[in-house]
Amino acid sequence: MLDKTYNPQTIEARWYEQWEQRGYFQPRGGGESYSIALPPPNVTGSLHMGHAFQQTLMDILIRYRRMQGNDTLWQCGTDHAGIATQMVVERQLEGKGQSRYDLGREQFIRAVWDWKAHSGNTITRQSRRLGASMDWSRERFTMDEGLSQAVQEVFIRLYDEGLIYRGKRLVNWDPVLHTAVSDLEVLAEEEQGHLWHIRYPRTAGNGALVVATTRPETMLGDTAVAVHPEDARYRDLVGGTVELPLTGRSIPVIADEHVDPAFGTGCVKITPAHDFNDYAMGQRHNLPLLNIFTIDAALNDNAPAAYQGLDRYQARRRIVKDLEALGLLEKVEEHTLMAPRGDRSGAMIEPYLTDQWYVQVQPLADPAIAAVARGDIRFVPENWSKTYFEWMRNINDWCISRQLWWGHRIPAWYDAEGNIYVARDEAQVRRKYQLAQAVALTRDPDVLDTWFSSALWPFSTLGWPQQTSELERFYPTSVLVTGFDIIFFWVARMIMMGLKFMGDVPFREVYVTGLVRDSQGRKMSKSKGNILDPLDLIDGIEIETLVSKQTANLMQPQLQAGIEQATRKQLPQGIPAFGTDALRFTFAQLATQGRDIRFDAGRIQGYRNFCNKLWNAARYVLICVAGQDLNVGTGAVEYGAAERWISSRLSQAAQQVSKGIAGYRFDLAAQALYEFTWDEYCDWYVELSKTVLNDPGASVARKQGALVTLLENLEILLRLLHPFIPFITEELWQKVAPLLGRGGETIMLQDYPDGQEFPGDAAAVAEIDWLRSFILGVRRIRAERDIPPGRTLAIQVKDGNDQERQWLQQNRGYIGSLAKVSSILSVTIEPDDAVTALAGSMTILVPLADLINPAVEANKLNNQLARVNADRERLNGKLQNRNFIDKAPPAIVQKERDKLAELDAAATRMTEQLERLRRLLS
RNA sequence: GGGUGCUUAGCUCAGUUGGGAGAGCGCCGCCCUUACAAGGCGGAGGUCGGGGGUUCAAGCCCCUCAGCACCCA
Repeated sequence: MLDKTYNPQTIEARWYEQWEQRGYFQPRGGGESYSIALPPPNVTGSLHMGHAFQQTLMDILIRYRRMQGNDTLWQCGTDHAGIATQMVVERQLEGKGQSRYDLGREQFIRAVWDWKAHSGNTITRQSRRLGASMDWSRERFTMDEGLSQAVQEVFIRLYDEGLIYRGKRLVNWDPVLHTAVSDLEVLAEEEQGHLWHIRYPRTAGNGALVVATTRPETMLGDTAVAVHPEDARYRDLVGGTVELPLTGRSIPVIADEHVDPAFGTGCVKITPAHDFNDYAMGQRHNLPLLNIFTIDAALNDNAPAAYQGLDRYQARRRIVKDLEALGLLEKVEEHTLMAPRGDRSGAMIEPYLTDQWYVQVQPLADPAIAAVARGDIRFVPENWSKTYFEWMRNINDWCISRQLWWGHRIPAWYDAEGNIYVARDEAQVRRKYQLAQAVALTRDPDVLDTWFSSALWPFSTLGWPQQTSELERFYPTSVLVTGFDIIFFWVARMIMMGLKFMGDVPFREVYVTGLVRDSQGRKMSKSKGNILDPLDLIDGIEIETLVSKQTANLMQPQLQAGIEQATRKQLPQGIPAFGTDALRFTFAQLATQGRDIRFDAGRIQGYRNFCNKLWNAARYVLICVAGQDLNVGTGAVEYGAAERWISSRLSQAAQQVSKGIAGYRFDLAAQALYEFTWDEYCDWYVELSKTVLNDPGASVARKQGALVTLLENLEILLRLLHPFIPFITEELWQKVAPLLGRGGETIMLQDYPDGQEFPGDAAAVAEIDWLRSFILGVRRIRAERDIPPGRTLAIQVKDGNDQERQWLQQNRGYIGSLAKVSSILSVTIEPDDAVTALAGSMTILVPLADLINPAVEANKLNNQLARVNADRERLNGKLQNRNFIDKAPPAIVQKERDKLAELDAAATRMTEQLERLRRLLS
């Protein structure tokens, strides 16, 4: 027999390994194909709430389709994450007092592979704990041999077509990592800084122009000062020159419409080599580019000797001091600026002039825009397509080279003259370009942006450039599930590459999930100390362990005390072990359309309780059938209205679930399952069945009917729930299904209920709905009058139509046990001392001579009557409005008429009752 | 500056051709009724951000104002 309390730990431990070992996660070969490519998490990563959330949703889709009989593939793997991984390994070396240069390139790369072998599978282990049914036998890594071939192939083909080129341009330079990064890897953060106003003396005549800058050190690279052409203050100066302090250089004053005359003094210093706007201005005016920084963002030999070698911030202090000494510093203001920082290193990004490789994006973007516009790819929710279009229409060329060691090395070679040759390897270069052996070639040292290989993921994982059967079967994938934060990084680029190299979109639909935030809507981050680890929600964590985890390895140790305090306040007991199923169900419930998701640890408890409820319902059913000979399919079975009702409702719930999943409304699907399980199956049908099963007078066939209904509904319900809560459903199904002769190795591969298991039965639904309102009426009277639950009641009924009288006859047993009613007397005259309720048009009367206070009753009744009268007035007004009668659909008008009639009858009854109470009072 | 959303019960949120304001949690009362106290039964609580318009009818459609959030520059 099942334990009394649901214990996720023991259940969840036993199933996953079996599923995986028996190969249930692999495609089975038959049926329509359905595939999802997992967004490959960084190999350095561990499973955070966002991963857990998205993987849960993907797993629901995959398990659902698998049960429906689709040939299902969930392609998984990890990303080599160039910068992140290189940093992890470099930090390890640092611990040993070494740098990557000590090892050399080859050795270092070997060290990275070593690291991956030992530590690179954290996240895949965690995905398994989540129950994710990915096909691990097909796991890929973006640096795998096959995927690397795909990367090479794409690079070479794009280069040969002229879509990849090498260029010298201003890029985002990370002076800590010594590499270029793409626009997307730069985060603009608001920071408090200063605005320095500096005098540039006029070369001819007296006076000076005052320029305002947030970066005084870059003045050493200035090659002009710009003003707006319409700016009357400076019109005369345009074409002249000013003296650039500290340098002994003179620079021109130019006019350009892009200068904002209202900002600062209206004069802008122009540093074409170290600012993107200035670069563009420099291009327009043919200004020289003067690079004053080294790759570390220290001042180079182009700076005056006094500043050479200084770091940019040291230089800033020196320059400000020197300007002040010269009397050239007009003033300094507080200023809030948007500071560009590298998303990996956190370093201030420096616009820097370098040679880099670029993808010319427009020719790839145009078909990608068209594909979405045509509907070949559908965004869910639909409005994300707007964001996509907006970005794609303003897209810039993509800088794809990185000055790192870990990654796909660019297949390009140079000769002594700097000519470029692109092919798979050096031998092929010589063949392709017919180069003699005597020509010395050196390979480009750079590697490709990690996202370059990620962009190929949907087809490189399936074997491309080989034409494999997997490609044939599973490309395009069915849906991409991802957060909007990587629409630009990844989604758009996959679409471009898929169309270019496969001639078809990489996925039919993109389901964009919200981002998981904390209970107050803040982003989860280490420095806020508000990170919830999904594994902690599953396994539980002691408060002390949690505190030390939140405060370990902080970048800013001064935050420690605050984080500790907040953690202890938020989760004073730590986190109990809720189990995977509860976490998954919570995610499903939270998956509303498009908006950010606030994860409140309190909420998961409710869904753990839900699992417990399901557990106990199964326990009840198993207790009931224990030792019974069910004769499923052979013995005489009689189904009452209650049986037909619950079965009918189950089918409706199944339809709602399928509808929900089809529309990616996991919240609605989960809601339908929750309500059916708890509010209908447990709260009503299980209770109703007890009446029959405990009734010595009930026929064997009736009892069989109840038992079979309990079992069948439960068994179907478990299958319905399985994609959401796979562990508990497998555990219970193994015990329940065999009783119906429906055993099997696993619930995972059973048919998913399609909502046609039972016929809809409107008559049974009407009857049981009425029965429920009857029982609720008695219960309400009982609760309102504080009648002890143990006390049985003798009640009376009055009025009601023929149908209701028949229902009453048929359901006396249920009313007796569920409303604790000992007798029901039909009367035509209402007693004065009765409290009443309504079930349809039937009045329920509970005579309570010794319990009621007529004055209190009259008061309550008066309030009710007032409410009813207010409604009647409103309805009357509506029905007397000719416009409403004429223009509203007849069905609506009739509905309002019926409602009014009902209210009129209720008002009449209440008035009569008030009369009787008044008689009692006088 | 450009773009996209959001504002419904104390909290978190549903509410999909415009026609009865809902759920979970929290709160209040009663109850250890042999599946479940991680439970049962009952209850209170909302001028659907403000204003205007369209309509017989608006939480839902249109306009406008206010507040909040995010993305891009």
